[in-house]
This record gives sequence, structure tokens and C-alpha cells, in this order.
Amino acid sequence: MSDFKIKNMDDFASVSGISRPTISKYFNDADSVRKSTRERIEKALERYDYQPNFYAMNQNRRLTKNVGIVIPYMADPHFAEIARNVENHVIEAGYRPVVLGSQGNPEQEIENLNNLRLLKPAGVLLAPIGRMSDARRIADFCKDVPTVLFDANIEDVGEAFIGMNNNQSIGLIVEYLCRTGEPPAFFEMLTPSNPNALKRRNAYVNSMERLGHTPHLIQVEGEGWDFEEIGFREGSRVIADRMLSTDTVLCSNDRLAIGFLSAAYQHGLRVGLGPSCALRVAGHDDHPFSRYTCPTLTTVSQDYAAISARSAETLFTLIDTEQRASSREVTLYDGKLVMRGSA
Amino acid sequence: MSDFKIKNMDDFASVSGISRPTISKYFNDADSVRKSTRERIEKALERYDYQPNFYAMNQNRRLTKNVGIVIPYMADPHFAEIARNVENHVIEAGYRPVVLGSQGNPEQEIENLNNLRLLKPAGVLLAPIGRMSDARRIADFCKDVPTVLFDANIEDVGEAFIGMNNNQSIGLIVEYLCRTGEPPAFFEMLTPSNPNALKRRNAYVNSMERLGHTPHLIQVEGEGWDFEEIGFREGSRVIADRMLSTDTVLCSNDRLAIGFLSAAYQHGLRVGLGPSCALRVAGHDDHPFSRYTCPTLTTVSQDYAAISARSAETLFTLIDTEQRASSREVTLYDGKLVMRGSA
DNA sequence: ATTATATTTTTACGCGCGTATATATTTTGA
DNA sequence: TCAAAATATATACGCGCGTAAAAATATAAT
Repeated sequence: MSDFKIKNMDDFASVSGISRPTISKYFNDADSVRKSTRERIEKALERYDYQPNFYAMNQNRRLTKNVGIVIPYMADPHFAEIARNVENHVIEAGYRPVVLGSQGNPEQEIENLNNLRLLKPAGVLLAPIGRMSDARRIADFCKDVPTVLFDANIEDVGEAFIGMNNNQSIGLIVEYLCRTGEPPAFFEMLTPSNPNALKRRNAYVNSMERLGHTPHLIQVEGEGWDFEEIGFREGSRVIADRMLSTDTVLCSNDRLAIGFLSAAYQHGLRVGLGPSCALRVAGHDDHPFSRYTCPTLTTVSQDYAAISARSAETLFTLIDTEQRASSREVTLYDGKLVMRGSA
Repeated sequence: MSDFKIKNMDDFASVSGISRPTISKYFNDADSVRKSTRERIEKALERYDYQPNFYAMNQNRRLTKNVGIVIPYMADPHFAEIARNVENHVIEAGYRPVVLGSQGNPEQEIENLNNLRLLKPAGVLLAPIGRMSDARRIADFCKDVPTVLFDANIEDVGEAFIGMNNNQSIGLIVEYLCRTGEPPAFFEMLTPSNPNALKRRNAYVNSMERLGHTPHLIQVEGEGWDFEEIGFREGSRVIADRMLSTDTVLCSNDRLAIGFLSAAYQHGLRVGLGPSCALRVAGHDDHPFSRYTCPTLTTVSQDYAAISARSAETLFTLIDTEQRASSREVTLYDGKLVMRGSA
């Protein structure tokens, strides 16, 4: 590697002995130049440490290879894992992922989309915050940029939605819990920010009624994204006030369940299956931490792999055909029961 | 808000009746224009939805208000919390934060710095991955951009380092554990990627010897960033093989401790303080999850607030004085003992 | 070898904005 | 009221790169 400092494409064109437009063409698509030219460029690339300015590149390009990935919350391991998964698909398909987290803030979500717009992305994979999302402005964005929604749906927004079948997954675990013990109560936030939570609530009620049981909703107060804290605080209250009419609790998601488990432990309630246990607790999502709780958490796993693969594929098809989907396609994947120690 | 679509600064200059250079000046520093002009611009801003293209803005600016924040791992709630903290300071100081995660990958870390360079940042706050970091290239970066290191130190790299005093914090908890029960064994990874881990190991050995005890290091295999998994797997092995010569285990960090706690639970070992307990487990960092483990985790808290505040302040001073620090300043903050249920 | 075709080079302009300079206009101070 | 100081405008060029069109060159086909 030479020590001559190359600061832009002109410099690199000079030292490589190739014209700048051809260099530009190469970086856009390495196979669009003659093989011998390509080799000359790549030989120069080995000697000189140059890579085009990403932002200047996108400034005047009709269409880039950028794909935006927007998730509701970076610090949530659940979303972090999904993002990583999606990111890999994007890279494999030869696109460049740009991952942004909205920190549970709808304004940040819109700003993320605005920032992405400046990068002229070929498409965007968006997991919306949910109920609080600014649906109108997201819809505006989708008019300009091919966008596939995943994880959380917003009606009629985006070209497609890929998520999980909450009806099936909740049905699955409710059925399991009823079959192996007392019918579960449903522990959830009263006003959840995530639309999946509402679907799960309904699915729980339906499943219980179908099985001939009376649904019992435990709806607790709480705002924001600190679900463990809410699960712990409200779980403690529920246990202390003896508000449980059953020994089985199904939590709307694993993070609530993690907090609830901690509350149960604090109150000396042994959680698990055996006759020595006072309580069964189940979650939903198969959160990365759910295998390290005490006891380990019985839950329903989301098919991360399928959801992220299908989301990415759908977007790439959209990009390749260069036309908007005639009808908005909704794909829901079934969950799988993950039996662990807590229920 | 008018529906006329403003697509660039020229458009906005037209509709606001102000020349583009003045508009540009305003966006760079709102107070650099006459008050009456400023009001006219802001009135126009209310009517028309315009904001300058962030990337084009940075392209030809001598110095921007951007501040890069780079952390080792986005999905780790510990770093996510630090990042959020630092970010707030940056915003308060009137700078624009750009947060990037390196996903534990040294190449990604360098790429993050390269990307930041294109944004012409006023400065960068960098929490390096650690041992695996490409120290040479990071040092190169620091030559061009004022950079303050935090959380993990790299010798002589960056203008300053702000972190925690591992000597003090480990000393604190070792002393506490020895005072209230058997002296602890130290559970850690054999080849940790984080330099703090090495400091903690030494601090443990020193503390033990100072108190007249024989140090007992349990060094387990494991690569990567899945600390809970390592803590669980190796913790299980250690317990099953009866490799513990004491009933007290101090883990090098909370994430390992979380895995270890889970292993202990699985093996039917009751963790905690009372006479009915078979094991005491302590961690280090006060990870956001450590208050929800079963039992809750006794640990040493990092002074997040102080570390992030000082890191930001140090960088801003550096930026304002426009000169490099004459000597590299290292500031270490003491940890606080957080007594919970596990030890 | 000659023609047809594919690729590269030259030249020029565009993206959205920063910034410098000369000039025009306001505001301020006495 | 009038000159001095402060601020705004017009104009022009730069950042690093995309892209279009015509001219020049290399490769393929006959």
C-alpha cells in the first residue's frame, strides 16, 4: 500500500490511470466495466487505500443499493436480534444496510425515515413503533420509497406486512396451559404501544372461550418501554393483593414475564411445573434472555428466520420489478411452543 | 403549512424572500443573523416544511456540530444505556449526536470511524471494543478528529480517557464479600475481549492478597459477546464438576453473573445470603437487568452519569479550545456497592 | 484487413449546500 | 441628519461524486 494520500475519486483515477467516469461506473457495479479494466482498477485498489465517499455518492444517484432498516428500539435485545437477522439478508443480496433505531419515539421514527430519504434508498424495511407511530407521515414516506413493514403492522401502510400469527401462537400456548393445568390469566399493559399486544389480547380471549373457560385479563398501568420494570412492579402488586384467580399467568410478552418472574421470586412464590410450585408463568416471543431466567421461561418463539427472510425477499422483489404491489400482501408466520421450566 | 413542495435551500430562499447565503448562515447558527431576519426565516419555517439536507450540509463545511458516539455493542443494554446518557449531554450542548454500534466487530468499528469522518465531526466519543480493536487505525483517526475514549481504554490513544476505577470497585466488593462470608472465587473469561476484565482480574488478586486470602480464579473458555450463554454453560460445568472451593462467586461482569445465576438455579442451588442458601453470587456493572434476576444481583454500579458527563465535557473543552490536550488525561470514577439479594 | 460493436475517454453539468468577496442595504450612534 | 458600522445580497466557486453525450479507442466478427 502506497503512502500517497488519495482524497477523492479524481486522485484515484489519476493513480490508476483510468478515467473518473469509468471508476464511478465500477463502484456502482463492478461488472459493468470490461474485465481487463476491472482488474486494473482492483489492482490499483490494492495499492491505494481508497473508497468513495458514501454520502457524496448518494447525492446525485438515481437509485442506490442502500436499504434502510428501522426498528422501534435498539436497546431491546429482541429487536436487536431481528435487526441483525434482516441485516444479513440485505448484505447477502448485495445491498447496503443502514440500521436505525427509533428509541420508542415516534418523532425519532419520522426523523429516521427523513434521514433515510436523503440516502435515496432502494427500499426500506420498517418495524414501526406501533400505535404511537405517525401513520400519516409514514404512509407519505411509503409513497416515495418502496417499504415493507414487519413485526408490527399499520393498516394499509407499506407494500406488504410480514409478521407473526398472534392468533395461532397465543392459541397454541393457551391450549397448552389449559391442557396441563389451570387456565391462564392474561397479564398485559392496559394501553400497550404495540399493536401485536392488542391482537394477543383478543386471541387470548377467543382461545379461552373456545376452550370453554372464562378469560381473565390483568391489565396493568405503565408507559414506555421499560417492560421488565412494569412486569416487576405490577406483578408484585398483583401478587401482594392476591388478585390472581388462577395459578397460571400468561404474559403478553417475555419482557413483562421476566419482570413478573422476578416479582414472584421476591414474594417467595416458586414458579414452575411440579406439585411444589405455586405458580406457572409463560411469555411470548422467545426473547434472547428467556433462556436465562429462573426458572427458564416457557414461551412461544417467533420464527425470526422466516420473518426476516420473507421481509427481505419481498422488498427485493419489489425493487427488482420496479412496480408497486397491486395488492398489499400480508404474511403471518406461526409460532412454536418453547417448553422450558416456568410452565 | 403550505403544500408547495420545497426541495432545497434555493426554493426556501425564494419563498422566504431571503438570500440563500443568509439562510445557510442561519442554519449554521441561528444567532449569527440579525434578529429581524431570524424572525422572518422562522416564520417561513412554520409555513413551509423545510430542513437542510444533512449530508450535503456536511460536505463542504469546515467544522460541523456533529459529534460521533461509537459503542462496542448496540444490543447490550449496558452500552445502550451509556449511549443514551452520553447522547443527552451532546444534545444539551447544542451538538448533533450520531450514534453507531460496532457489533463487537473491530472492522465495523473502523468502518464506523470512517463513516463518521465523512460527516466532518467536531469530535468523537469512542467506547472501543477493547483488546481486539485496531489500535493503530483508531490512533490514526484520533490524529484527524478530536476523540475522547470512554468505558474501555487503549493506551495513549485519544485525547483523554474516562472510565471507572476497577481497582477501587473490585476492592470494594471483594472486601464486602470477605467481611460477610467466605472469600470469593473470581469467575471470568480466560481471554476476555474487554481490557476492563483484565484490570478486574488483577484487582481481584490484589484485593484478596491484601486481605490475606488466596485468590481463586475460575477462567472459562468462550468467545464473542454472548456472555449470558458463557456464564450459563461454564457455570453449569463448574457447579457440576464441583470446581468451587468456596460458596461465594464474584463474576467479572453482570452478564456473566446472569448466566451463572441461571446455572445455579438449574442445579437446585439456592443463591443468596441466608443460612438456607448454598451460594453467593455477585457481579459488576449494575447492568439494567441485574435488578430483575432471581435473586436480584448484588453488584457494583458504574457511575454512568459521571462518566458520560465528564466524557462529554472533556470533548467540548477540546473542541472549544481548538487545541489538543498537552497531556493525555485519565479520569477514573469510583463504583458504588449495590447490595441486593444474591450476596 | 476491414467493418461493426462494445467500451472508454473527454467534456460538461448537476446534486444540495458551504463559503468567500465585492456590493448594496440597513441599522446605529453622535 | 449623516457618516460609520453591521448586516444582507449577488455572484461565483468549491465539496465529492453521478451522469449524459459526443468523440476516441479497443475488441469482436466477418
